[in-house]
Amino acid sequence: MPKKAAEQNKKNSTLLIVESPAKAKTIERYLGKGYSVAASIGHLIDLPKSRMAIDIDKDFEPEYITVRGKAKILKELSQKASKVDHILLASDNDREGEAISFHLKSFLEKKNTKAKIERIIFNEITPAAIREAILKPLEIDSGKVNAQKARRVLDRIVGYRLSPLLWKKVKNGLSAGRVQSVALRLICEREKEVEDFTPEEYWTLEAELKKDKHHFAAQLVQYSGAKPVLPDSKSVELLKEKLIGKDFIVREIKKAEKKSQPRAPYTTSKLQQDSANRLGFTSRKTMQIAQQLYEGINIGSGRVGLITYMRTDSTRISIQALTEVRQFIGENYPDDLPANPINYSPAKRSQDAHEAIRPTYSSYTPDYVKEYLTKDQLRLYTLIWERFISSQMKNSVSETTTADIECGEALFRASMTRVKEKGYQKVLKILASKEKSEKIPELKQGDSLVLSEYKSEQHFTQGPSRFTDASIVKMLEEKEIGRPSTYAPIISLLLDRHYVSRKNRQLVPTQLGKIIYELLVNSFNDILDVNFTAEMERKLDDVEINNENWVGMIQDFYKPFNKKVEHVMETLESIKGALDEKTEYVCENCGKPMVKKLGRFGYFLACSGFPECKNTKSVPLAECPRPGCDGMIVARKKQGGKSKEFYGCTNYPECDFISHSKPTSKKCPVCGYFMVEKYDKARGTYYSCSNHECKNSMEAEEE
DNA sequence: CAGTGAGCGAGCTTCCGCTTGACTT
Repeated sequence: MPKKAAEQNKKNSTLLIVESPAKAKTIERYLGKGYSVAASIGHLIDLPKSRMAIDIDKDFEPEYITVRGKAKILKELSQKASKVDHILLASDNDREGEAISFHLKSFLEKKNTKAKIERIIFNEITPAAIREAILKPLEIDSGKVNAQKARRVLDRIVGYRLSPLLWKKVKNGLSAGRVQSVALRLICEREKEVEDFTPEEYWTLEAELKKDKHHFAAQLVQYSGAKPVLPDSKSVELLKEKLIGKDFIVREIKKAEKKSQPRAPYTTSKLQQDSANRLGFTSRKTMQIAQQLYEGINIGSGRVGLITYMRTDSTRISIQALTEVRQFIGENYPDDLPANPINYSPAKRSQDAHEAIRPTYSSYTPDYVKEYLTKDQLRLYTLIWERFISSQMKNSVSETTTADIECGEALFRASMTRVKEKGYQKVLKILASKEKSEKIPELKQGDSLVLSEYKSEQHFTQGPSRFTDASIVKMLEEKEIGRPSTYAPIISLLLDRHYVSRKNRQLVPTQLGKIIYELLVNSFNDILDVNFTAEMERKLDDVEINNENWVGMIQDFYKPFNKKVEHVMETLESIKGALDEKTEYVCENCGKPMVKKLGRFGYFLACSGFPECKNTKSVPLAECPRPGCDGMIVARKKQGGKSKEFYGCTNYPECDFISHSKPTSKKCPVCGYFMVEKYDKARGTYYSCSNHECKNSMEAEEE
């Protein structure tokens, strides 16, 4: 480029900085000449990882440094900044985004950037919203910046004081924090409830009845005007005897119309919940795939971002998207287009920096994009597409017919649901409800019915369920603990630390997890309180909105906290010994029992005679089923570390037996090989034989 | 879809919240 032209370019040129590179690309397309767009890729300036870096005596002044690996980005940004005369800081419209803008501004000013630096805010990536924001530049909101600083400092203090406490009292390398420790608490306390629950037997009775040639089933719902009590099979027989010779007469027919409303478009939390429940994805997998859809897929004509940003707490959608989806519905489901757009009230306390998660274009139906997506991408995209389109369609209407049928003292009830207007449910396939309804014939009051047979069934009362990815995320969101960007990482962290393990999709605390929970809850009940974060948020609001002093807020917290930490450090006895789990295994070198220990690479068996005997081995999960092989099956990882586990024989390379699914203690009743745990959406968790020739599989019984 | 295969023993670790890649410490 000739020098003159470059000079020309510099004038009136503007650099706009956002957080996400994908967002930057989109905005660049919208803005065109005179603008360049760059991304910070998250935070650039933060506390160092290696030490506390907070000066307690100096009003908790944090010592900020360039985040590891981000120096290059900062350098590039300041180079770009030197070539323009106007900079627009357009990081997200929330606390963290404000802090990013603040740090960027300080940095650029230090670099003697001559350009005018302003902050702009938009909550959706549409040309109109961005142009409007550019016309209304703002100052950086120091209330928000201070609130973020307070949040950051508090989390640093909690995490970097509690973790070393655990190193000293329990084990090196452990961690605790405002968010992870409460999540652990929830899982541990739920586990207690599960353990304490005793299932009780009860029975239900169903009468199969006949009117003319039509058979249908009616459930016993009352006896002598009260809920029937059927604790065992004997009581069922007794009740049936009492009804012998009595007629079944229709007492009442009730019809009720029920409307069901579509649900709001997805937030991160709701997407993770549905994706776990409908597709069997972990939160982590959901987010990975959503990221791919967001960054863009090559659909013939080029790379297109198929969904909006996937980390959001808002159900809001842009007017542009609303207009488009209404047009789409009008063309494809004209009867189901409501006269007016449907408004979804914003979630409580949502920071609302982004739109809801929705398809970028309604017209990219799952069918249309199918051939360009992987199976998992398509399934997740379909979920998002169905939820969004349906959110702007009419209600569905169904009619429930309930027949109350008397027989002596007993009241039986049959019901049937018929969909009158499908409404929004027309677009639901993956998200369709699974309820099925029985058919009952035309009945009227006073009709006499013929009993074909009784069907009785044994049940047990169901206790509380352990948390899954779906239910822990739901709980965290309800309690305002964590943010959309952290739900999935929280679960991963608890698993990585071996505080929690996944069994049949459920989150079960380990021995270590329980020990940590007990220690923390005994000494730091206030921080472990599920309401601690919500209270912190209220105080941050005061800092942000009422300009309250953030140092005072931290001071109030710090004094008693510090005292407590010092006290526990001095007085609590170390429980390091309690960590080793006894096992049945005996050391083949010295005959002493082996214990299960947690090492750098997970659990292993070690001789209890350590340090005299240094024997160690992998934890055997099953016997090798190969005829003539006396090896054990143990967990192994591909070289390099981080890849998924597989399960092989200790006699490798003599025996190359391998399984990809986790062995269980069950043996196949058909061939004697061990059974492995598998999962699919339709069956849930089940056991399958590890022998490829043997196709045997069976359902996993509830524990 | 194939093919995958240690050792770990008090080795300095840790927080939460933004964002995406990832190369020699």
